[in-house]
Amino acid sequence: MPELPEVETVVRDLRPLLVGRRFTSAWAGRLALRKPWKAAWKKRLVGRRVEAVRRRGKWIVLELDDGGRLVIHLGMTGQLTVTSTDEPRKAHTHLRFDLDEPIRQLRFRDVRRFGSATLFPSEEEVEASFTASGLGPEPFGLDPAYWRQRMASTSRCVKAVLLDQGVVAGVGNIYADEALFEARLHPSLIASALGDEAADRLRQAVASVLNRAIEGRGSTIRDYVGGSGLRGAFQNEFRVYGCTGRPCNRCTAVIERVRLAGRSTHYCPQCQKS
DNA sequence: ACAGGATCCTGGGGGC
DNA sequence: TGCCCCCAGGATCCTG
Repeated sequence: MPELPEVETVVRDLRPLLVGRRFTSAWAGRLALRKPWKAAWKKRLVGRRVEAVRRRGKWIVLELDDGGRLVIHLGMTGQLTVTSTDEPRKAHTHLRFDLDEPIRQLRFRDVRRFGSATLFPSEEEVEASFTASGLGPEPFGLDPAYWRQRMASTSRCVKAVLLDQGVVAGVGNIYADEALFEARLHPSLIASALGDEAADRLRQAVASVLNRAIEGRGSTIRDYVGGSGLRGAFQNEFRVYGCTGRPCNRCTAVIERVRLAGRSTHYCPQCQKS
């Protein structure tokens, strides 16, 4: 689902709706998400006030006034929204938190249940968890030397490297393909074979594509909605993702699709030389 | 150590 | 209409 631009959009939408609000009740459904919801978390959440909402990679972090952190991942089909309390409950809603004035509800809905919501007792524990999982740096303002070094030191194809959250946090299948198109690099190129110039181009393309996608409020293929339920618009700007069989709008060659790193990969055979 | 594949889920769409 | 197969914005565990 949601990659960095979608998660960033959710965070920006939720911030004004959540910061300063207090949880007055918490409800969790029975079906397990990727990480099970612990019953004890309800008690610790009720009465807490949200002090900040932020993003790290594809993770959403709600900072609570007791130092606790509610950390949410949207998986493939997750939706985190603030709605009015009397809004009809949609199927596959797994978490609901009532908010104080104005009276509203924070809801987490996830059809495929690849998402997760975890309550950490402190900021330190969140950081330790991110570190333990090897979460890499944010894609904006990346150190060029770091990036070149990561490219030079792996035998994987560039597509696989872009999807590795340990190399750079937040890129997923859509924006990996779009960034490779922008950098005019074939997705199956071996990363260590990139020269410095190509590596720099890719680093800049990643940031550029992600920033433009944020401006478009992310991409809605099917399930994704922002924090207030609105769809994204960047799917209309795709140059290669989901464009298989259509002419490249740069050179008119037909966009192709292959499977790489276990994921569908779209590219222009003319613009992106192997 | 590292790279690639399988796995967790549900639902939509295409072909027959 | 129904069935079967493939596909999907991701992360993690297992294998070779």
